[in-house]
Amino acid sequence: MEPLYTPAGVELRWQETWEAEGLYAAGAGRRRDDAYVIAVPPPNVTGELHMGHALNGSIQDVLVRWHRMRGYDTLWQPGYDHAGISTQNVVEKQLAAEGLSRQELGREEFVRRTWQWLETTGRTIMGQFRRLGCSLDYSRERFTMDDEYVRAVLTFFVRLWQRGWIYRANRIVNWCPFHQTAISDLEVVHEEMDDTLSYVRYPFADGDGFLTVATVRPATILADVAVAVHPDDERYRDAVGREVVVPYVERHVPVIADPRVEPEFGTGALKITPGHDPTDFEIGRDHGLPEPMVIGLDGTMNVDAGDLAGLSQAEASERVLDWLRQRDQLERREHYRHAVGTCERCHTRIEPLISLQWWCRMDEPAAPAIAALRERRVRYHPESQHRFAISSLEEAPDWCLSRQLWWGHQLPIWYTPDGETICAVSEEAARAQAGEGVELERDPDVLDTWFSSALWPLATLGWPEETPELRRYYPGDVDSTAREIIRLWVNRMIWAGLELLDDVPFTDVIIHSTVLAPDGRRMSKSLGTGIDPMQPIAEHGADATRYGLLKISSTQDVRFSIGAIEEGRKLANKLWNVARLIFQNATLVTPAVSPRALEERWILGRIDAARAEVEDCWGRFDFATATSALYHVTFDDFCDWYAEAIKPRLYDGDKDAAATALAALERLLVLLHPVLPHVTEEIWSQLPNRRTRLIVSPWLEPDDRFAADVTALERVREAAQIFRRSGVRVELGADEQRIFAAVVRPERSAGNGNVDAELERLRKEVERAEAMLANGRFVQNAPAHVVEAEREKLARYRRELEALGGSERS
RNA sequence: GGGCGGUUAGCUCAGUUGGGAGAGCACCAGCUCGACAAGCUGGGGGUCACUGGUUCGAGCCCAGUACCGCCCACCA
Repeated sequence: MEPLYTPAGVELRWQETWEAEGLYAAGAGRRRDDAYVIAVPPPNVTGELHMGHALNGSIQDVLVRWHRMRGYDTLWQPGYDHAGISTQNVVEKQLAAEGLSRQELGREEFVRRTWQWLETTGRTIMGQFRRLGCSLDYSRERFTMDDEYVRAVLTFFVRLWQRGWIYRANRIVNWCPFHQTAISDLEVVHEEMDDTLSYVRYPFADGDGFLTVATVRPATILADVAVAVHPDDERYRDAVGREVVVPYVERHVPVIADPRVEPEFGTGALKITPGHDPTDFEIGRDHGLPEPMVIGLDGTMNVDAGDLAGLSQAEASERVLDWLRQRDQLERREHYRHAVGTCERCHTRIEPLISLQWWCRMDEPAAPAIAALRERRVRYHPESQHRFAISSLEEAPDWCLSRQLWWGHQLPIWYTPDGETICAVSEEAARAQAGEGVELERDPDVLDTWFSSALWPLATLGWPEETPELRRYYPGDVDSTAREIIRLWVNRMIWAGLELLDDVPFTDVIIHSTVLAPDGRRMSKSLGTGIDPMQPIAEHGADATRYGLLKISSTQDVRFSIGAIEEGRKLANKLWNVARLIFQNATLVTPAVSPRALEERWILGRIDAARAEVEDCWGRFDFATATSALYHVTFDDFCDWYAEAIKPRLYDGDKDAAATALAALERLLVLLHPVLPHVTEEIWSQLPNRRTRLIVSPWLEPDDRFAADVTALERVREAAQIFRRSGVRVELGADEQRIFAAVVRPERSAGNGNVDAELERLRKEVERAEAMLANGRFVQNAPAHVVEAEREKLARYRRELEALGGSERS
């Protein structure tokens, strides 16, 4: 064994071995019948591992490994999301590089190309999860475009159709002119942009005066159908009910009153353009106004824009502004910075426009999910996210399901020549419904990517078939994911599970920390602040990276810190070396828990205490505290105290000490394995009586036999502290003296020799404690255990003072 | 604009019913002995963002202020 632990080779070897031996698979190491199930949030098939994935993988792997060792039948199922827009975007870009468009290729060929691309280039993340040591059951990888999965998606759609929740409607949607599709509100990202606000005069139709309206998009004036003011706005009291003339098109439109107008903004008068603005659309519907559109699906002016047809919006805006200037109807223009909606994939400015789309109602479907959350049948962690999840469901707007894309699940909707709409799981089924010889045309749209994601926990287990997997592993236990997809994904899985199987898909949702760049900004490719997790894995090892990420995962937003990962590497190295010490001195000895000496009983008690603490933390999904506890039990207790204490006996060839040391090391390895799987398995493999791999070895059972000895050793630690600071030796029992001699080595170091400083410190402590206990209000009001603790402290300080030969007052 | 979180040592962060301010890294000093110099031991270093309040006692509870961040959002 080398003195310096080098993770790379060791980690790869174990990753391959574990998977090849089938130890990642569901059922491995199982000793009880309970199942423990986590479905990995399916990453985009086009994506690569980022820091959030790495943290989330570490969290889930700790839980899975812990449960596997506790004997559960664990299923941690991996897979990919087809990522509709995202994937189509990638392939389209590739086509563009070849001078092709998807339209030239045709739908069938485009989809074939996409599959082909996925075969060669996609699906890289699972390899990266393997490198992180994630014990996913890779043999069960699923893809949202697998045949079985597609069937599940269509079945789900038909089910919602039968419930009467799906409808088709002309509504305003977020239209991406680049992708030529509707996208949901949640796929729109707002970006700050510089813009110009134009103040435009709308003359009253009766020729008497005008209203001034502020707009950032003069081209949309052509589609104005009204001007609205706030009902309580005194300035416009007389204007309501009159008509104004829309510039350029010179159409007469009414002035209406609506509370959604913000009197403080601009002039307090809002032009109403239902075809191109979401707020205006709502106002228009409520007032029964027409909904003309002058911007087409490609973002340019359409045929209804008259002589401006075919122009870009910018050109059209200039023409409108010229028209206004000539007639002195352009009051002024001012710089204006505001947030503009853009497509999250291509960052093209979103065009709000009206189009015919398929929708799913959310009010009724969401109700059981809201109830489940209220009743805590599903719990979000932390609690603040639980409240957020409930309010998100309560406020959920109807879901726009259709996308005008080619990559995805095509809607199971067919139209007959006489206008009938048929919803069925397959063309055969649709044909059966339509009757003999009726021509059917399938709706070309595909479903929103998140529609299939909502089914992840069930469809990966074979739903809608009654598979053995579904029976055994549904409902699952935990979902761990990022904050921003609570609404997109987690809430929808809950309602889909309740709708289809009448049960929640999991009981706990972990919303993990967001890992920010070291400077506190978000990690993003565009900002150049991203850090590839494969980098610290290569440099410090997967164990160290897991440890570091878990250690910093305490708050909502954490800054990435390489220092935490380096600490993990230090820990792995320390463990490696202490194992080397024990192995070198324990040849031909088998592990046995037969502690005779105090330090042996102590370390066994300490490891058990750490086990209890760590289990408590993991049970509460507090990974940062658990990590810290593991560090201290390994470094401080096992290495710096226990190993030092037994060294002399090991060197003397004491077989009992060696046997117990091996046993204690074994127990420590078990405890550390979920966080540091590789280095622990590597050391484990060198233990003399190893029967199984550590990954499937039994977890530690509670063992309170040595609990009392944990406190007994504290006396030696106290004595060591006093000696090191002052050079004075405190009276100790025989066993304690032996440990003291081994750990402190008084013959080599005389301590700092600063008796006076130590006396001073202790006198201050005594004074403080005496003052507290002399305070009648403290003694009366403080809880009894606090007062008692104070008395004990006073007694201890007096004892230590006496041991140093000092009195309370100098 | 709304929601959530943060502000504690030079840096990154703990601090669990309110009861003597902590860890890791960095720094200084000593050890440098047959696991490990990626080691051991000790040490210096903090108005716990600010202002008020409750309390015998506040980093912790309450009210407010100021910064920072994340998420969400249809003020043209």
